[in-house]
Amino acid sequence: MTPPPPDSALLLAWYDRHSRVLPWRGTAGRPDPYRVWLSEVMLQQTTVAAVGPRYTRFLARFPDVQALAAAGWEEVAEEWAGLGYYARARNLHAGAKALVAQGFPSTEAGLRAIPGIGPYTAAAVAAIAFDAPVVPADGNVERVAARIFRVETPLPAAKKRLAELAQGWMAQPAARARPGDFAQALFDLGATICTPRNPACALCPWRQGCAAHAAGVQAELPRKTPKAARPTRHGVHFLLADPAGRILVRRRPAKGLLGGMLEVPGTPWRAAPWDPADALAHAPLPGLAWQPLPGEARHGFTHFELRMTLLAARLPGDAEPPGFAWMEPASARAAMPSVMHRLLDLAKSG
DNA sequence: CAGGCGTGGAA
DNA sequence: TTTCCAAGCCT
Repeated sequence: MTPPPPDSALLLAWYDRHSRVLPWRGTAGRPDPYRVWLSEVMLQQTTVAAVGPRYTRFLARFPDVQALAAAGWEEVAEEWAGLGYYARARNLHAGAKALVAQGFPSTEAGLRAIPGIGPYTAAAVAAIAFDAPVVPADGNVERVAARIFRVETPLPAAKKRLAELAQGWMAQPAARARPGDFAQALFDLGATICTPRNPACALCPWRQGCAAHAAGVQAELPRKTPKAARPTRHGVHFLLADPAGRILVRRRPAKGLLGGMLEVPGTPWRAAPWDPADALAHAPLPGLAWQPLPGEARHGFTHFELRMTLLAARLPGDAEPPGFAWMEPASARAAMPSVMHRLLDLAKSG
């Protein structure tokens, strides 16, 4: 037996009773496109729990797109520090300048031209902020579609097919009447009912139309092609304090890993462990009495595992080497990505 | 297409 | 402790 097609009205009725209360969901009326855009970018590969307080804080500092466009990169970087995927912050800043110059596009195609807005975010902003009849296909929607239609092809190969199947729901009048709510209903369904592990099918408004549930294979879908193991890399970092207790910091190159963010100076991160003499060649100043601190800081990146050790020294004078800056430890920490917190914590305990 | 690109919480 | 993964994008 082929299950009947899932009814968008059933999902919307469920959403009207069970929608999550989230900071970026207004109470009534059409949401502010800037806020929708900001929330969607922050939520890229980032949990709702992590985004919540950061979204509110970001909005307090940059209340509208003009404020964000007028800000300097250092402010934006400080505000984004700890959220990860820092290209998002660089694109958001560049995008704000473009939006102030040209206005806020209301179509998928127009949004797609803004840096950092890909197929998903363009569809999400178009649907939520402008009620465009599109179904944004994020991880939640892909999972729901894979189960409803029992798609056995593994991700990411199945992405295109799953997006097409999800878009098919927009043919129903109930979905078409409320595209933004329909998209968010799918997110909530995926996040609270149709979860990756142990889906709560008994509570699902779409259970009757779910091919995976009918076959009892919901927990196995969507299939995913396995990822490669993460290699280990090693680094040695240099914590230098001046007589006032400030620490020496450096801004990383604008692109690439942690691009544009502040760091504690160090060696490159490489596969082979460093021996002390080689590492010392990368010290910010020559001829200092570096003291190794006990312990090792570890941090997991998406594609490698990092192990760092820390050398500490105190500078007698007040020289500032070119390309570096002195900062109060608390200010430096607040503006640094989490991987640098691990190093600073090493100094605290040592 | 595959890989680079962060982080913290859950199992 | 390790693995997985969360409203992806860019090259």
